[in-house]
Amino acid sequence: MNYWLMKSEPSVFSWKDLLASPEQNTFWEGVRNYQARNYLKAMKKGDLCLFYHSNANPLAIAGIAVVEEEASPDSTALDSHSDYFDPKATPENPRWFGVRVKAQREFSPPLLRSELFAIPELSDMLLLQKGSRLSVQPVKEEHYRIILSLR
DNA sequence: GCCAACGTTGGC
DNA sequence: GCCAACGTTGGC
Repeated sequence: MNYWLMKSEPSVFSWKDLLASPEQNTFWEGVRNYQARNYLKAMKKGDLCLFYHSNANPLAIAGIAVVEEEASPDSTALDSHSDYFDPKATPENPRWFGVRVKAQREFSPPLLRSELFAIPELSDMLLLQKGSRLSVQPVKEEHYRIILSLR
């Protein structure tokens, strides 16, 4: 089992939006960064994902989602009306992928970024590094355990 | 709104 | 293949 963190801007898709989705699950679409895509492809069913609100107030981990379906092509890349349209994507070479995730547990209250900074053992988390903007990233089990212990 | 960090594009 | 220019991310 692996652990991950996925960022979402709540004005685009929030934790509450996930809870309000049919069966509380959604296809994680719109990732357009190769490194993040590769991590999506590496996800296995049952892997756990921290759901992080970026560009938000507050900045926080809102909950945990579980991978329900492993990576498949992201059809929004083929849709010329989509914000995520990529003219270089084709059905033969879809370029971009997503996974289906389902809400597993809410962090109540959300686990603030400022709280994470207060834990010395989390200081090397990718999320907390200056300039880190990878929207899908691996989380070390050790870090995941500490985060769980906070909620 | 600012801007540092980072990724991508495209000319050469 | 290099790298300048540009666009985006995302914390502050």
